[in-house]
Order: sequence, then C-alpha cells, then structure tokens
Amino acid sequence: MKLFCTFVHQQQYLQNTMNISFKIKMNEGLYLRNPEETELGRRILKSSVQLIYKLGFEEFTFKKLAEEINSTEAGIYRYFENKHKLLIYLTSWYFSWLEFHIQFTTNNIEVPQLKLKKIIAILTNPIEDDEKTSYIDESLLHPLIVAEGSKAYLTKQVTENNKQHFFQPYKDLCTLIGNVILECNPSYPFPKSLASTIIEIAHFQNFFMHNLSSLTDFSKKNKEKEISLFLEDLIFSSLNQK
Amino acid sequence: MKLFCTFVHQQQYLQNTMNISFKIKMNEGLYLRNPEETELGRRILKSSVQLIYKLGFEEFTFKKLAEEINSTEAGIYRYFENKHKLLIYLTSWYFSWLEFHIQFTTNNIEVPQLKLKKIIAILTNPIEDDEKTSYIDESLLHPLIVAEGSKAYLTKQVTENNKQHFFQPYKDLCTLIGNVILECNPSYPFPKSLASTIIEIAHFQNFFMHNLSSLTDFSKKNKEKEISLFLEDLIFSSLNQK
DNA sequence: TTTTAAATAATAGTATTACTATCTTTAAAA
DNA sequence: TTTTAAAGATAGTAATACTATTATTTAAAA
Repeated sequence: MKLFCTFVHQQQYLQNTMNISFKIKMNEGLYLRNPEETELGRRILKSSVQLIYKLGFEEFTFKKLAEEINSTEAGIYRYFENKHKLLIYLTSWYFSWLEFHIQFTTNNIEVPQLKLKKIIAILTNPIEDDEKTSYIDESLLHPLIVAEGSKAYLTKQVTENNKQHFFQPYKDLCTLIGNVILECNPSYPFPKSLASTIIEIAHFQNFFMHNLSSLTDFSKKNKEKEISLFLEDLIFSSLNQK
Repeated sequence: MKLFCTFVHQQQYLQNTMNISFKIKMNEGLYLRNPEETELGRRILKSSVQLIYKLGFEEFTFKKLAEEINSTEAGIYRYFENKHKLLIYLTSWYFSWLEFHIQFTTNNIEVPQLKLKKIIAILTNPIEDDEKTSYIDESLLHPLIVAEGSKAYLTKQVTENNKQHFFQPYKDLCTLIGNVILECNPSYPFPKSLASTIIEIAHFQNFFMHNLSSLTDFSKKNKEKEISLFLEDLIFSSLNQK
C-alpha cells in the first residue's frame, strides 16, 4: 500500500501477547482534525458507521450522531466539514482497508487466476470485523459502502474532490486488481474498466440481491456465493478467450 | 410494453403531417397530481430535468425549481410529495422510455446477438432528444440518470418503494434484456444479473469516463464507442463459451 | 507545581430546506 | 351562470446545516 499504510506493532508486555494493529494514512483534506488521534474522533468514526448503517445516509445528521456519542453537533464539526466529507472519509478508509486486506490475503498466491478468484471472493462475501482496527467495524462498513458508497462520488463536486485525490484509495485498488487481470491475460485491453466493473458489480448485485431481488438471479438473500460464481464466469470467460 | 404504454396518433390536418407521439403510463403512487396532464405539471417535468442535470440532485430544491418556472414551491408540492419521488418518477420514466426505444429499434432484428449488440449500443451511446416526447429532453435525461439514477433506489425506503412497484420499469427492462440473453444462450444461468450488470456498467463506465477516468481505460472523454466494445467483449465471451 | 494551551462542552444563533396550511384568483366545464 | 378544479400568493413551522462565542476540563510544557 505504498506510503499510505504504516504498521504499528504494539508489544503488550503485561499480557505477554503481541497485538498487531495497523493504521491507514488518510488524505488530510478529508478532515479538519484527525479523528484517529483523539478519543472523541474515534467515537465519531465508530458511531457514524453504526448510525449511517442504521439510518441511511440521507437520514443521518451530525445532530443525531452527537446525541449518540453524548457530544455536541459543534463538536463533530470540528472534525468534519460536513457529512459528505465524512462519507468520503469512510469510503476512502474502506478501499484502503480492502486493498490491504487483499494484499495480505493473496500474498502467497502465485497463480494470478487464483488470486483473482480470491479477490472476487473477498469482494462478494460478507466481511468479518477486523480486530486490528478497533474503532471501525468492517462488518458494518461493508454493507454501508454497498448502499451508500456510490454517493461519495456521484455528485457535482466529484471533479474538485478528485483533484484533491479523495478517491485515490479506490484508484489504487483498481490498479491492483487491474494488474492481476493483466497477469491473467497480458493482452486484455480493458484492465482498469474490468477492475472497477468487478468492484461495482460485487456491490450492486449484493444490494440488488438483498433489496431488489428480481434484478438478479439470486432469489434468496445471503447467497453471496452465487454472486461470486456469476462474477467468476463473467470475468474468466472474457480473460481466457482465444 | 404491455399495458403501460399507449400510442397517441395525432393527425394534424392543417399541416398535413402525422405527428406520432407516445405516452408512458406512470405508476400513480409516484405523484400526487399527474404532471403530464397540466401545463404546470409539464413545466415541472421539463425544468426539473434541466435543473437536476445542472445542479445535481443534492443542490436541487423545489424552491429553485419554482423560481425557474415562475411558480411557487407549494405549487410543486401539489404534484410531487418530495424531490425523491420526483427522482423516482424521472428514473421510472427513463427506463420505460428506454424499454420502448429498445423494442422499437430492435424490432426487426432476428439474430439475438445483433439485438444484444444494438441494446449495448443504445445503453452506451449518447441519446438524442426524442421529438415524440415534448416535455422531457432525453439527451439531458440520460446523463442525469447516469449521475443520479442510483440514488432512486439506494435508500432505506427501497423495500417500501419496491412494494409499490416504483422500480417496475427497471425490472421490465431487465426482463427484456434477460430474454435476449437467453435467446443468445438458453442455458446461461444468470440472465437477470447479466442484464442489470449491462445497464449499471453502461452507466458507471460512462460516469467514470467523464469524471474519474483513471477508473477506466477510456482516457479521453466521449469515447462511448469504447465502452460498448468493452461491454460486448465481456458479455459475448461469457455467452458464447462452450 | 504552576502555567499555558489545546480540546471539549454548553449555548446561542442564522440561513436554508422541506415541508403544511390557508386564502384568493383564474379559468374552464356543467 | 354556477360550480369546481387548478394555480397563485402568502405565511408559517420544524428540522437541517451550519457558525460563533464563551466557559470548562484536560493534559502537556515550563
């Protein structure tokens, strides 16, 4: 994950265990005050994930969040300019975490086809909470991003936000997946589009399966396995042809 | 288009031309008063498309729309409960129009592969204004749906809205495309998911190409032709295998 | 230990949004 | 001509999305 990711190995001598945590270096333009550095900031992150997940982004307000964490609206505004910046922050965090998670999980896989299958599995299956990050619950963040993530960039400010590199983690993940695609088939002409397609379809088919199931062939909920079969068939038939 | 679409053949004797227009039967739960039936209602539709296109959905308000059409906020509320219902209305209209447009355009094509290619072309290429619909400019509606369409269903009310059949036109279009997919390959196991994938990817790759081009392989804007090449390769390699 | 600074809490206030209600005027149909 | 439906004009409200100010707590520096 290049410069953006630093590992923090904390030796906890008293308990005689090694607790490996990691920190994602976030784009500083996303916040006014770094939420990871203070107790209140971490409560904002933790509870905003829970509350956006619960209420949806439209119904979510800083006032409601303030009540949830027993702080004040003005207090939250010291960390984030507005709720849209917070959403970009969470989206950004998600993609950074996902890139790391994929790097970590596919680390020793040599065969690119297996690597890509693993990536598809990670993108489609429910994500379990990662103990390494204490203040963000990935098992909630994943469905949150499925339902709300697109709203981070589907705005009139997308060009401006893009200039500030707010979507870099999404791009980095696409580059990573795109490279695996090229390993599978060096002459494939659309690696980046296929990478963003895999990510978007994994999210959209998941949302459709749970909420608008007649737009899919996955009649029952929680059939994430079938989404990965669909994606694998689609991707590999294209990469393996000729 | 089943029961939902009626043709209106208007003979304009004075000009000695036949003006064929058509009307889309909209779900009555989407509006409080049918906007197609009154002058003000049609101005609301026409100007809302222009204004959402211009401002984006978040910045769009009924007050701004009222100023635009020299009416009042309260006046617009007599037609639409809120701006989200208006967005669903426009999305619904778009998919109904698209289904008709596809039916019309692919009418005499027998070979399902050619039909599917035509569908992909329609979904990816810029859409020209359809003279048959006077109060909605499809050339604006298309980029509007690309940027805002997902917001119609990415909400907490999706289940409730779905029960009221607000997304029926999207489903109908998926069924149509899904059937063409099955004509191409009767044993293909994911026709509906592939159909919704084609639609979503056509939209998303279009948005990415214009706004976040490093998520695609289409470096220059307005390379819609390349999106269709990408989609054709993806779809047909999957449908033609074995 | 005292001083200082930073972070937070408490409170207030404003413009805009997202509505609802009411009353009058206009225009078309019966 | 009467009735009625639509539109216009106006007012008002609760909530949202902020900004500003001051006081209090906490923690680090002197």
